[in-house]
Amino acid sequence: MKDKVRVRFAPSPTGGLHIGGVRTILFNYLFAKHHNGEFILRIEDTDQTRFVEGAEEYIYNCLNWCGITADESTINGGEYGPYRQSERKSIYRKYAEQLVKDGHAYYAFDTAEELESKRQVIENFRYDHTSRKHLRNSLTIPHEAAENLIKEGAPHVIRIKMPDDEQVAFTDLIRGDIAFNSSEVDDKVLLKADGMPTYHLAVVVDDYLMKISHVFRGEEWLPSAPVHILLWKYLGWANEMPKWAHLPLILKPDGNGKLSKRDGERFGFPVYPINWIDNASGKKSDGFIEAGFLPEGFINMLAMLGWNDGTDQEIFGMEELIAKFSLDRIHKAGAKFDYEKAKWYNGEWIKASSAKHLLNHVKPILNQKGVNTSDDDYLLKIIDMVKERCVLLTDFYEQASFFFVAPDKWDTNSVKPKWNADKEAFFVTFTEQIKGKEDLSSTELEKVFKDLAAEKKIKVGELMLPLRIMLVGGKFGPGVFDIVYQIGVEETTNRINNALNAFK
RNA sequence: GGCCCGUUCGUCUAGGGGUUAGGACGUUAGAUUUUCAUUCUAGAAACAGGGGUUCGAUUCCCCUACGGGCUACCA
Repeated sequence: MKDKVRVRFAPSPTGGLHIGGVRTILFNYLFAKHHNGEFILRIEDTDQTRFVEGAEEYIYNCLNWCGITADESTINGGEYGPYRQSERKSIYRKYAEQLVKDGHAYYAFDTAEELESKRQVIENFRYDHTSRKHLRNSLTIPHEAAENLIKEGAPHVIRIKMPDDEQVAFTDLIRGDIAFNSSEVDDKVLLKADGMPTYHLAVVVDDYLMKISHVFRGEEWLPSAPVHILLWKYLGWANEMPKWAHLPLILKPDGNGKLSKRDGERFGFPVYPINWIDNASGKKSDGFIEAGFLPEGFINMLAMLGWNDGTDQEIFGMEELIAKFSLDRIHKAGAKFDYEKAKWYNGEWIKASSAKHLLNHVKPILNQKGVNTSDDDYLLKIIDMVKERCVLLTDFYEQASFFFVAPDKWDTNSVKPKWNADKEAFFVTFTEQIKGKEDLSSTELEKVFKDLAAEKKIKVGELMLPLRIMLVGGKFGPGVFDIVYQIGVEETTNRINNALNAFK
């Protein structure tokens, strides 16, 4: 057992970072923090993925938004760096060669095309302990011939030599004891022809060198765990092998497989934390930020997808998650993603947040939609008035914009059927009565309104809705007289007059 | 196909040999709010099936079914 908890996650900068990845990172992070350990980020920039513009920054942005600190210095400043896979090439080569020397790996000269054509012809073809005897590799061709090929620079890969019929057993922190028969696993490529390692080699070498104590990753890695276990053994590091935990997957809402990056479009909800433009297709996917999520709501939702503290509590902040996180409360089964519940978490966080905290999130949304909110004190009051009716931050536009901008469209269908000259006259008189009385409170305004209604013998109920629609445009929003009070008597009068024309 | 992992309301889940199987989302009904939302109250809703073990199984074991993952010079 290592003396200190150290976990790491290796995001690949090509595909963006979708919620499955963020959740894995989150669990790594929570575990590390809970045990006062360290969290390392290693960038999985293989040759074909390294040049995606801005991809690393995107990952940092996502994590920082969530409250997990990550930036360029995380990658460059760590004591076990370099953390970019592309900068560690020679390290991987060295260990791969050592495995060959020790008889646990071999050079294979078959081209990708050759193997592909075999797959076409032979059903379920695998490069394994049986088929390797008939393929072009350093086990089948004479030693010197193989050496010469290497010297001549012939393209080759290094594959692990999986033993025949050996039980490879290990303990998963979430699933318990798991065993595989080595014959069932193929001879995975360790080092590719371009000199880059595959995940299998990289994860073992880096975890050893970076003194990683625990590996948390998605359940999809379970079948290749025996390769990694064997590598730890063959490299002579068995005593320092980290503990393994395979996290349950996040599934599609329709139960049809694991949630993938393209599912956002199909199901109509975000799957990325921040809007992401796919490099290959140029397709833009909205993120949780753009959908109006608070980082707290997002993290809370993600953490509950596969974990709970055993009580009925549903709302957790990051600090509390760190304090209460424990491995034995992670589930074994995958969880279908439920966007409705995700929104509910967010709504709870909006209601629980102070107006001050919400201001920084709400202001840009309003401004972006052309609503001028220069007076922060006023905005703060408005946020407090409407936050309980917002589930997403974007809801603040509909719920708050009429405090700043008069409606130019009215839900006249809700007014016109019962509209008449008496009511019109009522509103004209009402504006005259409140004229210049800017210091009236909302209850006083209400009293003026009701007294006048009584005098004119019109039911108050028949006047409230028209007033609301005049001020707001539709059937929503906080108490009408609170609105009148906030926007002021003069603005109220203007809006009534405008609407009176529209109702004719 | 092979190997591995899994299975409690529609969904996320608690529980765990004896419970009226609990909570949350969603949903339905009602109350409050002279709008909408919030809030509150109530309701419908689950242990995949079959064998064991046991006085007793949703809980432990086995089988089946179903779901998922992997089976690339991707991660």
